Amino acid sequence: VAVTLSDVAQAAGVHPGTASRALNPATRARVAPATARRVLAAASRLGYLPNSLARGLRTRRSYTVGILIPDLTNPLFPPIVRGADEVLGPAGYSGLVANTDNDDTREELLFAALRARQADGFIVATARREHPLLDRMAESNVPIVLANRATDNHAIPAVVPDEAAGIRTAVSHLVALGHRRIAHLAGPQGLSTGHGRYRAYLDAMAGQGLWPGPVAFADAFAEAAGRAAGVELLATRPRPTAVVAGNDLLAIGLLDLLGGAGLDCPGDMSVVGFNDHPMLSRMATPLTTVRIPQREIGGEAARLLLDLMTEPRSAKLLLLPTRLVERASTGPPPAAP
Amino acid sequence: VAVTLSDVAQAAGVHPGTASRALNPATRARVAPATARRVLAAASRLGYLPNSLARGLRTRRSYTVGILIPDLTNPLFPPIVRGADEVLGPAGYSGLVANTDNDDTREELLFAALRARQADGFIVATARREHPLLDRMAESNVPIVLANRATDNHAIPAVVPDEAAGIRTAVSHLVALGHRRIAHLAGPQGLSTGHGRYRAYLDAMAGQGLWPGPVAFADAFAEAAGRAAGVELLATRPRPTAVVAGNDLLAIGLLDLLGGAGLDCPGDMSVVGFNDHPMLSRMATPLTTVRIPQREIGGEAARLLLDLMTEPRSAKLLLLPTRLVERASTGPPPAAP
DNA sequence: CTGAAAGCGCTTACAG
DNA sequence: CTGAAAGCGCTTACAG
Repeated sequence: VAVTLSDVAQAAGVHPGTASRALNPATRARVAPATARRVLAAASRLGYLPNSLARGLRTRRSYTVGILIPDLTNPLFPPIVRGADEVLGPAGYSGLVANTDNDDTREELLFAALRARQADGFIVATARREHPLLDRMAESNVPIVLANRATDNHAIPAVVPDEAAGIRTAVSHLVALGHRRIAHLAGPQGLSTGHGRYRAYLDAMAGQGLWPGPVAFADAFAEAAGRAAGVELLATRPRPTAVVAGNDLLAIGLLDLLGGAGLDCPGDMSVVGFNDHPMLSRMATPLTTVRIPQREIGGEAARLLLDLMTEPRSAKLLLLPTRLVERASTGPPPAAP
Repeated sequence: VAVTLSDVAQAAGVHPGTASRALNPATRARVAPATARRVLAAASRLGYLPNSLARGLRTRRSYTVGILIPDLTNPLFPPIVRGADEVLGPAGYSGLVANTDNDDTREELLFAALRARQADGFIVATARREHPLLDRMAESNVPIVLANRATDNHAIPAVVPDEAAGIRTAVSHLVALGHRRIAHLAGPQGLSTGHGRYRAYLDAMAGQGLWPGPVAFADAFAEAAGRAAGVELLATRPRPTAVVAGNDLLAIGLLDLLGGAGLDCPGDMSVVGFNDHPMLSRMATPLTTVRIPQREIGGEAARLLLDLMTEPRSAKLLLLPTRLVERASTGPPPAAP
């Protein structure tokens, strides 16, 4: 039913090999201009679409890239996926997205399925700081680039937000507003994002000549975890006047807590998030946050991967700039009692 | 470098054909149990992964499904994609997502690319009521199922929310609160969602024995379009006491307008949205809305497509139930002046 | 510049 | 129950 290369060759009165050379821009020069024209004409007349399965089998390239993310439904990831797609597409590649749901077994299965599909490389946004599966993959020389999160050993190239700079601007902003007792609502320490922001908080406080305030550790980047860990922060005396949260969902959980305790944000406590989750500006208390360039993270990861697939190079870490977005959840600290 | 079927066959001491039959559950019965065991053992020992390009070339099935959406970054679509993935995955299929950005040329290109990749079928969430490209595709016998939006001619099977029922519950809710002058902020009439909800609004008002209120038409499902069209509604005298919006973004645009005009929601005007966009419950005015089962839409579309690919059947329309989510943007109408 | 041929890794009638 | 062979639709050395 579908028209094949042979059909085109026949229509143009040439051998399939010649038709193949004429159709491929890279080899077109090796064929007589007039012949090439005839082949191209026949191809477009017949509506020829090269069968990429056959091509891939022959060339050992599927022009497919596996994209592993925890969950497409988490708004952090779609822009990363689109960013990747925007550079993969024009290069002739398609991204095949797989959701791991943070499940190791599932991740392993999805990896295998993607390898069976002959994926030429992988963009992985599911990395933990220690990630045996990824280490194994990297050792087996499959091209991989990490997005948004890195591993500790830096054996795999990664494109991540500049957590340190982001947290630094958040802390500076709070200090400029007059805050001194600044706490941290930290994310999961098994992730480079959670841990990196925690380290960055410590550094930023030191850089300001301040003692770090209380730190509470949430066990997930989620609202419920933010509430659970947030209670510790609210119980501390003297109470911190500001909190830098590991991400927006943690900050939102904390905001819930403040509401429940009859505390005002930012009147009693300022809160800053991280990532710039959609719709933040529409919240009851619009959240000040650190925006990360999600699309660029995906795009740069794809670019790096494309590089990697043509000529293997050593791992590198790409830090992308962040930007403080000031909204209504930060203000001057309450007057001393 | 990769281990092939021949490697497995050799390791098991059988012919590749036999190894193939042993490995495929559907043909396994045709091989001696002991032989099958030996082949399976060899395969798992060698870490054999069948090359799906080769298999696809031979069987003329890529086990790939193209998923066309306007934009992954619009939170309406990720749950649909995941829902589809959850039924495609276990069936051995992968979904290849393509973003059209509502651009016809781009859509045509993406379709062609997906066909070149030998996609076995398509799930399409980009349908307009009149959609020549889709009509052509359908005529060429490619299995297609529409998700969330349908075409007018019903020539292609579709899985969509039950707009009529959804709008009916929204109108009933407002009537129960005491509203009579209920307006509609309609979405684009070129889409089944925009048009269907408009028709449903008219029907629901009639069903309540009410004259339809003013209707304003937005030219996109976006906040700015909601603001633009919303001004007409606010200018109407007597002013409507409630507005049913074509979707949440239009409702949010209208909310902006109310704020700007010093009007209170729901004190001066009640507003209800459609879809149940994420984070609505956290808004300054938590929006009452009609929730659609996004995941199920994707899942059912995938199921329908799987059916369609095994045995062609006639087009059908699947309506999925919606549910009113009452929040703070609806209340009793203001006392008559 | 072009043709003839081999081969990528599978599956599947066809024999036996 | 198993083997031998053909063939899916391409690409690419190899001749000429």
